[in-house]
Amino acid sequence: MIQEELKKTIEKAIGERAVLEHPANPEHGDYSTSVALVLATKLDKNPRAIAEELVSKIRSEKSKLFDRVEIAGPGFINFFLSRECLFNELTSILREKEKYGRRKMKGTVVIDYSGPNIAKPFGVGHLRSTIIGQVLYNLHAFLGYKTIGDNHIGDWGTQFGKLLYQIKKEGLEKGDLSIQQLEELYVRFHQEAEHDETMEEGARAWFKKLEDGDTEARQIWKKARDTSLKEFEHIYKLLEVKIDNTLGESFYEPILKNVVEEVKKKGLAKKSRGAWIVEFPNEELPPAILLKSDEATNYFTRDLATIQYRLKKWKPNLILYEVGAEQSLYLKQLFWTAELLGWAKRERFHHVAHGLYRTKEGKFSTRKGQTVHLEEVLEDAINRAREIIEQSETARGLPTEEKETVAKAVGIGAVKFNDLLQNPSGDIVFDWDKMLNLKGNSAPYLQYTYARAKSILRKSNLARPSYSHLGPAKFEKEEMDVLRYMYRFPEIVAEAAKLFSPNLVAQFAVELAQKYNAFYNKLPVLQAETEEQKQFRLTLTSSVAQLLQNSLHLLGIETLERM
RNA sequence: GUCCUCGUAGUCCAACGGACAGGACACAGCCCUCCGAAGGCUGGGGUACAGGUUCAAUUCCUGUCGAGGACACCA
Repeated sequence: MIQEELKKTIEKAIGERAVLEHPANPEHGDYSTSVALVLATKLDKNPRAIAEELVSKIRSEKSKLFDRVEIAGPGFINFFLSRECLFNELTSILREKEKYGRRKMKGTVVIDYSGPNIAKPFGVGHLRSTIIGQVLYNLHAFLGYKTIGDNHIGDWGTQFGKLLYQIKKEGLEKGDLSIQQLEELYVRFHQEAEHDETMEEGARAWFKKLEDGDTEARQIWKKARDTSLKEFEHIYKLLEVKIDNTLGESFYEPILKNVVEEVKKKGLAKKSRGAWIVEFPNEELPPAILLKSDEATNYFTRDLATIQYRLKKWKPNLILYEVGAEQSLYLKQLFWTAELLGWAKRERFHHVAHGLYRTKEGKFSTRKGQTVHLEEVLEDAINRAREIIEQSETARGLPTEEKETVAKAVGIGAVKFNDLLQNPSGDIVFDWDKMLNLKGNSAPYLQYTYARAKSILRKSNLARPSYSHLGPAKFEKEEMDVLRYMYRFPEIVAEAAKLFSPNLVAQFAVELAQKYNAFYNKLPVLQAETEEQKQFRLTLTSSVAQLLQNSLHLLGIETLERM
């Protein structure tokens, strides 16, 4: 990574820690450091004078990375990467291809994501966790971590009590229930429970029966679970998401008792209002319920068991929970408890909190039946892509089968990208037009840029671009803009993983595409004036295509050779 | 009530404490005798408010106002 090399070189020269960043204005160089400003304050000296001093030290290092160092503004030191350095990076991209930007980080990361609840259709609400989680997975794997994905399915708990209660009430225990029917039952339960306070208790009683092994309850539960899992498979296939493990909550049922015993034995459990709770003496955290007053478990019990299992099985350095922000407090309690139990420092857990898809009025509520079904969204996206294909000059002529492939990649890509472009932490207003946007800051924009680049490469008859020379004597501005951006990919990827921010990668891809499109529009490649220029532009085109592909691949979005 | 997020152009989003706050949508104008116009170029407009820390604040701290969320037997 250029950034690291440069940083080492500078720090060696000046004997100080220096932070490097990319100036917003390209006239300020490729990297910049404000170390002189910081030192000036510390030493109470003139920042420009310090900068002069540092620059002369840096120049004596004679690094090949940069060929110009300048002092600008109040005392920034700006570095301009050398043509050699930029070109070397270009060749690295073409040589390493899909591996460009990889690292060999040590450690194991478990990522808990997606986690839909059975007996409910997959709503847009679970979309965020699924795709953000998948990208976090991709990023960590790419950087060399041993990465384990775990789909913590919500297949246990009082919600099934509710379902069982309603099924019994309506006398539906014999038949096969579809996912839609299951959802309707759940909605009806909540509607009716508003007027009937005994229902909640009835639901708890049914869950208790389920947990105690009641045969009928188990049978109904199992059927509902199978139906749901089949439905999830369908969605994951559409989204092209594969999660290593699907260990639902019910998986931990056998060890729940031991976990509860351990918590009690370590003196952390306390009886309160009939329930067993865990208190947090050192924190301003409210207590968490370990066992309900009817001795049935709840999600806290099961999440503790999950932690115990994961620590033992995978010995992870980090467990990431890609879960909605509304669970922040709860997860804090959970992590604290794991630490109080002596299982692991709470720093080994991290909650990647995402905001919700919301309507303009507020939050979607499954209970009120306002769920937007993800499948409908995806279908709609694909349909919309199909319409655009029919209007497109190029895609219109594709064979029917390929059109379908394109429609799917474009539609699904658009939905995913709409989410991934944004920082996970904020809410996303659910807006069909924006979500299915096929232009601007979007996946189709990137896919289109990629397809055009590939088209040029196909026409060039150049199986392998030559990159043995440093290109033409003088680069055009548009060429430089691309060249001076591509090398950042490795640091962007590392940063995105570190900050759990897929949007950095998405943002990178958009900017790269924008720069390439400007280049594409202004400068001919195949009809370049000189052969040398043509070779260089092909090399550039090839590298951009490679990086777009790498970025989209990390984001879980398909690239297309033609569209 | 307590705690946690968050307030950036008409709308949706960016910006490790750094140099004139970026992009997309929408709007107006321009560019296909030339590699794919799902593209490019040009234009107008923005940091909720008040203090503080700092050489430097959209970013950190305090307060006000506004939005959302969480706070015991749902997950």
